[in-house]
Amino acid sequence: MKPTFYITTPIYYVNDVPHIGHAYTTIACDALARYHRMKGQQVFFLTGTDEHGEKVQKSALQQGLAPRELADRVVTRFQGLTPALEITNDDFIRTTEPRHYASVQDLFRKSLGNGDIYLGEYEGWYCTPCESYWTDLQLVEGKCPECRRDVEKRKEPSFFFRLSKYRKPLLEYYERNPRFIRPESRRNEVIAFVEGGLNDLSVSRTSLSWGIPVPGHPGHVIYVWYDALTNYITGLGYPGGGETFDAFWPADLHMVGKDILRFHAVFWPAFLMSAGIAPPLGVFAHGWWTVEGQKMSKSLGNVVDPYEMVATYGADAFRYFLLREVPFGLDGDFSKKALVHRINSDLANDFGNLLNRALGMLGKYFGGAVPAPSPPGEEDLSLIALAGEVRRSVDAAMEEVEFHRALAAIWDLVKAANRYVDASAPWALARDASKRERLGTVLYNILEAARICVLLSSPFVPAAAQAMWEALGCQGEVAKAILSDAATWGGLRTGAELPRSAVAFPRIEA
RNA sequence: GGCGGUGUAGCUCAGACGGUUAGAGCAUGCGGCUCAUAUCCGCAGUGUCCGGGGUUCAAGUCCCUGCACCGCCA
Repeated sequence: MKPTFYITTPIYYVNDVPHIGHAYTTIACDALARYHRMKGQQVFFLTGTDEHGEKVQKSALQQGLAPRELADRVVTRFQGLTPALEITNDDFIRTTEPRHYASVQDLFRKSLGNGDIYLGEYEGWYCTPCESYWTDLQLVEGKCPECRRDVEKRKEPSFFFRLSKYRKPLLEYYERNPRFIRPESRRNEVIAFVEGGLNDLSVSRTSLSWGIPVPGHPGHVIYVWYDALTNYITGLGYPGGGETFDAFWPADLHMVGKDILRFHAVFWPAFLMSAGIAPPLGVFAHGWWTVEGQKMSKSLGNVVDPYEMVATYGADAFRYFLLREVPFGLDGDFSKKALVHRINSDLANDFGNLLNRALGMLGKYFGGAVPAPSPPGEEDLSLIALAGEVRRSVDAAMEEVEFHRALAAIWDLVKAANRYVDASAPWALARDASKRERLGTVLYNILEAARICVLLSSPFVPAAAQAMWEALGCQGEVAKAILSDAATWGGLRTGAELPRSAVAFPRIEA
């Protein structure tokens, strides 16, 4: 196992308002980061904001602020996701920070120095009121897609990145690293795109001022993707990063939405190759959410606000739903009905109730003190064996970034434990004094199965898992537990005094 | 228009190398338990496996073709 794990979210455009899409990407990364920590790896998890560009500049102007002042105000709505969603990022990068300027300029200089960045001329359809260039394809009936006014052909000097040169190196990289782009279907799309030939890429503008200056060329500002993508190395301290950079680069996984896969799977590795830096090891493109069957849009007014979801349902439930409802990588539909159903059925009835019914019996029959188990019988052994299998399934699923499968595997154990309760019927054993020892063993096994479920589920439902962990009399933070040790059967402490009830996931009454 | 993918129970989907009565979850119906957040457990289903050809002793599973939907590119 690799000793380190570096995972990133994209940097979010600070001018946007956080919605379910941002929350989804960040939560997915968080679950992976937490899981890898529990595998004992040293994890670096980076998220942040993209704060340059026209839209920020324009909004700032409208509000009579400097762009940086505006960014300082609105960045908090993204930074606030960390506590709200129980996110455990190790750093938060803002592209307006000095460290990022140094990083981007250094990277740029390297490619400028070796001729991969050269001065040329950018030509496009320009909308003066919007101060934006558009391509032929973007125009709507020959007009600006934003304001519908006339556009004019316009040229400006621009630095270009020699992307065309990297067609072959990229294809070879994809070939040698079949797991670089996931899921598989996306990988095929990217390969087809690159095979079709690559055009050099405009990476600077003179018509823009809110951005990082091109070193040595006043008037030129580095354009969007070159600036934005570089955050992934800035976060590790590039260019002076030393130990941190060496330990964590290349990144294990850049998590992205499917709309920005190409920038990460084509542009980014090419920029890095040019500068003599190793490309990342993985890019995963996840799907999009519709809301109540409809496309999410401001005009429809159906944008899902993560803060509101957390306030209404709690971070655990929201996180669980997003990662359980849909095979990761595919699109899904977010609906209140489906969310409430998942909460009540999976979390409250299956999982929460497993612990609660076990605690109830423990309180009633043993005064709340965990009994010592006797050697397991056959029916016990199959539950114990399943716990081991589930742990392996969860690991395989997480390595493949298949959250839904990991959760389904955990629930196999939850359900098996519930069946074990019914099959062994502790309430019947309790009526027969001669079966007291057996009763103790059964209760121990139920609680121990629950403990392993709690442990494995903690990357997904961290707050509830911690509460359940404590209810089981386990010490410390479940998030700090190491699976190789803690997931071994028998970790439940004999003699521990447990509460008579613990409702980790309240039902939601419709 | 080019390339790729998908089409299996009401819904969401599993179904390496073709081989016995096609599966899971949810939803539906019936039954059981009573420790528990009226929770849990069991049983029962239902399917022209998109249409049409073909290969084969044998095809959701391979080949051809048609249709529908989706993705990427142009």
